[in-house]
Amino acid sequence: MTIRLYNTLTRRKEEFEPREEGAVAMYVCGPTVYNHVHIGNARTFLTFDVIRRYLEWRGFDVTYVQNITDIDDKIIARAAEEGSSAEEVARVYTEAFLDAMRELGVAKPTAQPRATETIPEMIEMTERLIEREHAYVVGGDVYFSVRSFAGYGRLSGRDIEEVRSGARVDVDERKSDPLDFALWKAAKPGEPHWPSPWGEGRPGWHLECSVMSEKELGVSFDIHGGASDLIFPHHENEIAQSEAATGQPFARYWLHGGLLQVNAEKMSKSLGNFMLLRDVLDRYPAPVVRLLMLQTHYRSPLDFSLDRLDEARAAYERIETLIRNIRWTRGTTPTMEGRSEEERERLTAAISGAQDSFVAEMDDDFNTAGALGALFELVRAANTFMTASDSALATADLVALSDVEDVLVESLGALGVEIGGARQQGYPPEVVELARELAGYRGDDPAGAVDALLAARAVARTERNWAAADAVRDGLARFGISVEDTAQGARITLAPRS
RNA sequence: GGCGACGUGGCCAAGUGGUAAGGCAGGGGCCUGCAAAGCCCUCAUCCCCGGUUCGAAUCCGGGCGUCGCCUCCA
Repeated sequence: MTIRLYNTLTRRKEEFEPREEGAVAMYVCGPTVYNHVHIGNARTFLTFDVIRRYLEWRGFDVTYVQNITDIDDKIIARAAEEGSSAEEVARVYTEAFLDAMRELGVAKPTAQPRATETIPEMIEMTERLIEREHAYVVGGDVYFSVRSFAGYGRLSGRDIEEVRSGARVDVDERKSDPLDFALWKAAKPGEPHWPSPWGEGRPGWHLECSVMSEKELGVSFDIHGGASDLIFPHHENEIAQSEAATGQPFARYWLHGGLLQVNAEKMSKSLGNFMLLRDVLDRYPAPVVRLLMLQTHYRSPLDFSLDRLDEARAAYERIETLIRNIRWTRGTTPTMEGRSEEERERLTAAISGAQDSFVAEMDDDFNTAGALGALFELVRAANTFMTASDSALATADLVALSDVEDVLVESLGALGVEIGGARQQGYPPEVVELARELAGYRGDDPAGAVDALLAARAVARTERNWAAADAVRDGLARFGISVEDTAQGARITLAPRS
């Protein structure tokens, strides 16, 4: 089965055929580090992290490159505001970005070049463009001549004449055409600058992606990603620069993620309606944030809110509870009879059905929402299986349930959603006191105390002494330990965290 | 004004020609000493109008509405 993906360049879903069999070269536009990334920025990085992980899971050898723009107008402006230097601003927010990505569970790119470390290559490409008469020097600036590149506008579906008439840009008199954009900017006083054949200056924003992708991935690499607001002009300009400089096609598949919205409006720093990723992660674990994002197709807009995060948390817990229950069941004593052959077969069919659907959905332009749906269907099948009768499970039943667990953990893992992680921080020491009080416990071991409490509760229940039984359950609940009665005995669960 | 995307149950969201996945929430029931977890039932004909077709949420035309890009933007 092949993977199909939607290519912005052709506006169609296409079969994915990497230039080199079994390997994928992809480039994703990274952040400009002038502020903390917000949850909208995070969505894009998450989207491409999932695509990357899935491709790897499908057996591709993925080279994943993401730049960090650490020199730019906005960084300079921010430095002026903070009374700091551009270098310092870039350093602080680069660190913050890397931390946030780590916390979100975004896998490290194969290469993560920074603009300020790629200056010589950018100068080199600019020289190539001047040489090929696609760029010209005015004063200390160098501009790309848009009209010199025939394919301009193909990605964004724009006509050069219309771009021009609709332009709201201030026309820079030094450009020979308003459409042209800067490859190299002469430094103004007090700005960071690097030496170049055209004097001291700094690179234009669009240039770095062309240069870095060529350096790390070569020409005509496989996938170029970014959010949809980068299609024009950023990606259009990248194509123009690279193809004009090399004479070769730039990237083969262009993938663009939908924007995150708040109250049906784009989340952006300029609108001020943003929420920082770090603040969201303070309140919700990374897998929950990821699950929320993955419940919507990556190309669609996604309206973000705390309520929706709560919903995602409930959905996450549904899967987590199942996994916990399966693991607990494995510790029970198997019987000979267990579930019927028919029930077991039904579960086995549900497992392979879920696996097949998961792959089919993901292969179809990374339909994570559909893929998650398939996993939730498996969750239901497993729950049904476990509660089909009161009798204990047979060894074969436990094996089938372990398969369910494996499929869920592995499939979610392919999407970078961690689940079922160890959660053993031990019982709080206070349970010893509770056990002394309610169960006549004499030791000082918390685990032993819990055992004593459960034993006391079991006795109380057979004696129909509900007050005593509930005292144990309520007492443990105060320490975040829940007690659930099942046909196979009491199942205790330690609440997450403290 | 130009280009593009979208409009599916209370909320969110898959599905893009064969009769509506999944999640969350609500109602009813089962299980339970009570609970928890879970299961079952229940809750849509897919913005509107017209057309193509044996058949359309799915294709075409028109309308209404929302969003994005056209300026830095993930």
